[in-house]
Amino acid sequence: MPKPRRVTDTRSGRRKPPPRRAAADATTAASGKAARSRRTQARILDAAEELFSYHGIYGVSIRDIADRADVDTALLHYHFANKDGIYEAVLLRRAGEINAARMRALDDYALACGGKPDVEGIVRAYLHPVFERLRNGGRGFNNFAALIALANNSELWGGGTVKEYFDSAVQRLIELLRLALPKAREVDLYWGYQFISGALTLSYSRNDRIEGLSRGRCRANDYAAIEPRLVEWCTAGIRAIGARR
Amino acid sequence: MPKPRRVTDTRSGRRKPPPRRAAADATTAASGKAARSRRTQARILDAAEELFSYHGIYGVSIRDIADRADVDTALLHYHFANKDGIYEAVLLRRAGEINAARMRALDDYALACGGKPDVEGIVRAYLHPVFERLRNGGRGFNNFAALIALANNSELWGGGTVKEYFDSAVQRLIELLRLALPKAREVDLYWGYQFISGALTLSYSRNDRIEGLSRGRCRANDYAAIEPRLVEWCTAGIRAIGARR
DNA sequence: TGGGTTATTGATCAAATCGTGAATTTCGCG
DNA sequence: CGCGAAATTCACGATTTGATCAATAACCCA
Repeated sequence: MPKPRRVTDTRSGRRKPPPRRAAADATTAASGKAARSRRTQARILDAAEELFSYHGIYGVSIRDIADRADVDTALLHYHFANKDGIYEAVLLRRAGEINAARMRALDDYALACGGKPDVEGIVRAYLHPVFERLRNGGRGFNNFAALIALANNSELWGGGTVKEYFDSAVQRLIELLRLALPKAREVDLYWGYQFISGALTLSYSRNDRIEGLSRGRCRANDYAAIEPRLVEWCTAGIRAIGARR
Repeated sequence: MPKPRRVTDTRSGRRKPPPRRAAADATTAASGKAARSRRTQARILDAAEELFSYHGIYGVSIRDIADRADVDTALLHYHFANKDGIYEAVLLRRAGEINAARMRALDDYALACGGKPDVEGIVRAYLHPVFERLRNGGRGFNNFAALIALANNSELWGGGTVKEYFDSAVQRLIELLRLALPKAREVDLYWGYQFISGALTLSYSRNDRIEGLSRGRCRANDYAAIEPRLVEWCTAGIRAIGARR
């Protein structure tokens, strides 16, 4: 049985602290030692991200990651101390960015609507950043999303602390919903968010089931089909649930 | 990296085929060798179910299960051949029952409504069996549900074949929705089911996040609060999505 | 009561896994 | 060039893991 996983623990026992500067141009083909190092770190994280998203943390060995990134296993320890460190780095690499994008989208909408937000606009603003990245963010983002889906449906899976990276945008979402539905009860809005989260999460998880169920009529990662429907779905749901007495 | 997992594979290389008769009175305190054997098998499956639901398959070792069930590891191999066999048995033990209960509930409603089903009644019938068991099915069912939530958000996790155990009730659900919403498009109903599934799944997964987000106002496993809200949510969502043109 | 079958344990193996420390390469820079 | 530091590889040890096989305990029935 694995030790309980506390992501965002202070990086425990790494001997030589590597630079870990902000990975600004990790993808650019800049030369130089630091740039090269950052590129290999990114390659390692890409490999880990993909493998974790398919098999979960405990289903992937450090060797698996090293093989796929085409480096020695010791290098993973050098850069990330241990497996938990890799997992943590995988999550942190993208968590902040997506949350910030959501914040921006919500703030933009809050401004654009002139103080009178409506449910559909809020939901759309909240959901769009993810779908945009699912479509155009490259395979890396899709792997990340699938990993989040996994983590989201189980505690102790990088659960606890990492999810808090998404909390601020959620609170902003609910704040706007309060404005749009002043009569709605607090708890109902939170439950509403829970349902949004569930449906959204399943949408980008690794789950083909709908393809078989619909006999091929729906394709699991047809995000162009999912996004508008999910917006309508959540809008109607929130309005209904917000009208509870 | 684990071998790809095909649950419901023919039980591969067990040497001595144990009886495996229908575990009718597994919980009863019946005496006799067979009954005792069935009880220990149940103890093993209970332990595996709980551990798997927290840590996932690869996060639990055969030893962990044996320790918790208070038997020798060799006994697990004797009864279930290997780890995959245990995982398979854990899922199969309850999958059929819950699907059957859903079928019954849907059929009952189909009769009761006199050929004129409405969305809310259908959704309620589909959802109720799970919530009833979540509340009164004992801790075992809750563990099972959390495990399903894990499996549902990742393929290769006992994904493929086991999920098909739930398919017939889903098809029946959609069939009834077609009656209730004759103008709705086929694909929209399937996407609707996908959203239902996502929200429901998250509801019984191991995910406390809503407690922190709502600052304690919502409790993650307050199924009495969740069920009616989820029914309203899904009803409104399906109606909205079914009205697409 | 005792022999035969089933259930269960004890001891152990080979492979895989995480992690470490020393060696080696790569690079920046004087 | 050549020195020093960072990045990367190599070789290896301790532990865990899934699995097997023989030995024992529990039970049933003749």
